[in-house]
Amino acid sequence: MSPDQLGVLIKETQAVLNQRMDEVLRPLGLSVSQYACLRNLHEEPGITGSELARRTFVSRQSMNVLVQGLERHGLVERAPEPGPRRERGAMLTHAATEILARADNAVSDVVGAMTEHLGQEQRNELHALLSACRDALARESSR
Amino acid sequence: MSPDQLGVLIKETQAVLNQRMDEVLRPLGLSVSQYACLRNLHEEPGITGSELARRTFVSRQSMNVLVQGLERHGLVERAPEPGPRRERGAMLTHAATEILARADNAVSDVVGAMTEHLGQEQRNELHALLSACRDALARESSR
DNA sequence: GACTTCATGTCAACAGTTTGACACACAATC
DNA sequence: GATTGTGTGTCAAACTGTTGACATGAAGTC
Repeated sequence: MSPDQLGVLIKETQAVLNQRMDEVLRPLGLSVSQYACLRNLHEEPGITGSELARRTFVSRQSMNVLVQGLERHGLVERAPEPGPRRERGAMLTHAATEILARADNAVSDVVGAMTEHLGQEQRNELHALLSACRDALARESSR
Repeated sequence: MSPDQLGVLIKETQAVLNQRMDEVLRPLGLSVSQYACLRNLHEEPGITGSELARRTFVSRQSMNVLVQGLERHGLVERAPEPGPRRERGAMLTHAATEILARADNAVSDVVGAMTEHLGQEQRNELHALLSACRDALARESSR
C-alpha cells in the first residue's frame, strides 16, 4: 500500500465526520466551529480569543467574529476591560453550558457510531498512530 | 481513553497535514484543492465537474470556478460541446501532467515524513482503522 | 528612560465556499 | 407522447474565512 493514500484517507474521514457533526449540531443552532469554540472555553474558561483561534486552526480575526456571534446569542461573556496584554478573556454563560451538554451528547453519538465496530484495543491503537502522525507533521513545520 | 478525543485528533491531524501540503504546493502555483482536482483527473480522465466535486467534498458550484481557473492557466481542457447529460468532461493538458508529477513528489515527501517513524505493519493498521471509521460514518448518513 | 520586540484585538479588503435558483438534457413511468 | 424525476452546468447572493494593516499594552534590551 502506498503511504500517499493515507493522506486522502485522513481527509475523507475528517470530511465525513464533519458532515455528521454538522447534521446533529445544526438542530441545536450550533455550527461545528461554534461547538469547538464552546468546548475549548468549557475546558479552560477565561481563555483568550487568540488562544482559541490557535486551538481550532483558524485565524484570530475569524475567531473574533465567531466569538462576537456567540456573545450576541448570549452564550459567552467577555471581560469588559482588557487584561494584562490587552486580552479579554471569555467565559461561558449558564445557557451555554446547557446547550453544550446536549451538543456533547450528540457528538458522542456520532463518534460512538464511528468507533462502534472497534474494540478498545483498536481505539487505543488508532489514537496512538494518529498522534504520532500529527506530531511528526508538527515537527516538520519548525525545520 | 474517551472515544470523543478521536474526533478532535482526526481534525488536528488533517489540519496540520493540510498546512504542510499547502506549504509545499504553493511554490508550484497550486492550492491543495487544485492539486486534489488534478490528481483525480489524472486517475480518471474525462471525469465530469460534478463527479469531481463529490470526490473532493465541495459543492459543484465551487468546483466549477476551480476548474475554470485551471482552464485559464492551461492545465485542463473541457469538451467544448456538452455530452449525454449536458456534461462536459475535463482532461489534463501536457503541462498539467508535468506539474502534477512534481506536486506528487512534494506531497509524497510530506506524507512520507508523516509516516516516517511507522513500520509497514503500522501503516497498514492505520489504513484499516481509518477506513473502518470512514465507512461507519458513511453508513450512518443513509439511515 | 528610549528603543525594540512581541502578542492581542480590531478594521478593511479580498478570496473561497455554500446556498438558492434556473435552464437544460436524458431516463423512466404512466 | 406527456409527465415526472434525476443529473449537470451555471448565475447571483450570502456566508465564512484569510490576508494585510494598524493601534495598543507589556516585556525585554540598550
